[in-house]
Amino acid sequence: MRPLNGERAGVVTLADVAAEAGVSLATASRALNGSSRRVGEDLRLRVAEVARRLNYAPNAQAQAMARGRSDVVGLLVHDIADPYFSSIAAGVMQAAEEHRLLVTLVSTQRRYGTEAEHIAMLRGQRGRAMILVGSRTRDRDATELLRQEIGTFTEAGGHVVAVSQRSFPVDTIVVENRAGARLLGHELTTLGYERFAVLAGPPELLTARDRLQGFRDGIARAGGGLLPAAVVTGPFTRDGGYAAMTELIARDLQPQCVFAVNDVMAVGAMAACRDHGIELPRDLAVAGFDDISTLRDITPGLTTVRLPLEQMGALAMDLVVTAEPGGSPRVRRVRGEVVVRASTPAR
Amino acid sequence: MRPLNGERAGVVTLADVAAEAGVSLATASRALNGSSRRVGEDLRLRVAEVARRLNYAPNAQAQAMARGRSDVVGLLVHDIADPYFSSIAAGVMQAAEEHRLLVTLVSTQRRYGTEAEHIAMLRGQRGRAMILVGSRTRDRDATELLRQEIGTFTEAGGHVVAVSQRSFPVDTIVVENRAGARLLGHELTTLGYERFAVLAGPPELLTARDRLQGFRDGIARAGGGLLPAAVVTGPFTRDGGYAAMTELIARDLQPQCVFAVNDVMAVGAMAACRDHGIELPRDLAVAGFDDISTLRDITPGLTTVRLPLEQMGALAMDLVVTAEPGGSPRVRRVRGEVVVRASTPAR
DNA sequence: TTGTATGCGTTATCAC
DNA sequence: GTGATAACGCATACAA
Repeated sequence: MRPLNGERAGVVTLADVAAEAGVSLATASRALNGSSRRVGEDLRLRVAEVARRLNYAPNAQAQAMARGRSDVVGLLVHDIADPYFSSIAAGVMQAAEEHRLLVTLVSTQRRYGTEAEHIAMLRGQRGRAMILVGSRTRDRDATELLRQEIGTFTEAGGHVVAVSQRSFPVDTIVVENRAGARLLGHELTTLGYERFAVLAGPPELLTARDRLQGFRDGIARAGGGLLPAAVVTGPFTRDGGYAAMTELIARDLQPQCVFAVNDVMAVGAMAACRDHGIELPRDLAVAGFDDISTLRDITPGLTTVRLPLEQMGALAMDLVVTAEPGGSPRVRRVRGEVVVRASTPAR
Repeated sequence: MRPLNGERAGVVTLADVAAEAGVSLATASRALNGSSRRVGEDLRLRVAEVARRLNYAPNAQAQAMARGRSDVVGLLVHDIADPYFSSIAAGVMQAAEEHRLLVTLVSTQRRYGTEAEHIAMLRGQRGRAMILVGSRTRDRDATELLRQEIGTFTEAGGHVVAVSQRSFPVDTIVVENRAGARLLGHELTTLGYERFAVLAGPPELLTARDRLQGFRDGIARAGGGLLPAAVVTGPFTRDGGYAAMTELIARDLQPQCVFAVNDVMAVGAMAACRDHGIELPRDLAVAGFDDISTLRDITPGLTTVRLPLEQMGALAMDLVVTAEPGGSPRVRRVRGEVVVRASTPAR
């Protein structure tokens, strides 16, 4: 029933398999994992049978050490419970499965300053690559630390893919936040809106900044403008959106339309409106950014800028597996598409 | 600037640090990682300084091999984009961070039959533990395969925590699906509903089955009953809920209340109702199960059975870190709490 | 307190 | 085609 060779009970190693099959370690290794050297068909079958019978699973750690390369990819997100990140992660996971790669997940829980630390942990794992998802920050020191961490990882032969801004010389999926927000601003103006406010997210996040600037551009080009004191900052979360909207309501600026720079905030903002007796979209129009899956089920339908989140995750993994040893950084641009829904009816 | 010893460029090893600091490998090891043996303060400082300067990060794989234990925990979910799983995962991640553990994520993407395979991959990683989240199935063969995989993992010293049903002799967070659904059924009956239908999820999932049975119990005890032909099965997804509801509508049974056995399905069902001109809750009451975070923002508010999802994730990780070597399996029961919202007004 | 030597499980480089 | 054996990077038992 149990392996006969009574070493540390239960841990079946390649040596166990080799012994049981009556072959050398080398042969067992070659028989199980496709080496360039071929192994006699009879032996290979015997070894495979023994391995199956003993429930042998190769020690991936040892393999990684011996081979000098691993099948683990690190994935860094800001918050795995946030649908933005979980959708991207789903894309990553699917692609990982296709390529038989394993994903080690790390979440900063929106403590942006800790990214370097988390990356260092991933670096310790000696994975073949890391995928860094989420906005970069404006913090000089933190960014420098990140650059350092990323540098030592790449110099050690690791591959890095970033999803957000191109802040480092690594493969990057650039989200065209500015352009997307510009298009949205333009569209909203076309719909007849003139008096805008913005829930702008955390000022230190480049994504938040870019979307705000893009939106400003978009409405300015169309001849509109932001109300004075109409930009409220706050965390990139549902509750952050709620709080920011509450603050905005308190300022009593009477905007016609509020742009929350991501959907999660927009959803929170809509809740704040409900709680303050503001009926959407009659009393106020709202728009977001990302098109998270949640939006399918909220009322009124939220106008937003659609990002192909799952695809972005898959694309990131694609950049990992197609990476050339000495290749220079590649950039893939992802453009957002404005989706107009009931939350911003034409005026 | 770069390490002087020109081995495989960029890969700083402990040997590099030791050489640069002019100490032995053993001393360097002891200085950096808290060994029981103490090291002279001067040396420890020197080694630490060199390590920092060279940007040394210990090779976790090598450490794991040498120590015979690893700091990696495998996490298996059915679909990381599903808010049920992403919330639990968030709890796991937070606890992981506190204990300085790394999490390797695997997603079956709801191909329930592939769990054993995925577990085998995790087993290959030689992590210290695995957390298996999500319903077990009724499939005898698949379950036997799982038992086998889990067995070899535990016999090799790995720890396993399951979140769902107690199908294996491992630490388990048992979700009291039956009791929760029973309470819900009772509550809905109390509210005056009599003619029920159920969107029952995939018949092979124990969670789906238990919730259906519990609900049946609950309404039976209160003197009610299910309509004939009022149980529609379907995938545990938003679209599954949509399809199941559409089917139910086609059957034209005129139920007063529909219980979708999880919130994700319920949300899809609500969308189907909208698309078919059924106004909620006027024309039909709807209830779900789980209390996923999405519910905060859908209208009408969905009556459901609340599960402390994040806490469950954290608890799972807690069972991992508090595991005793020879300890017998522990069981933690999680009871759902009925939350009545606008989707099921009193009749 | 510090250093030397061995082992962890596997692959790869040699011989045969 | 098959079998010894030296790495891989680190921890630790044993020596000093």
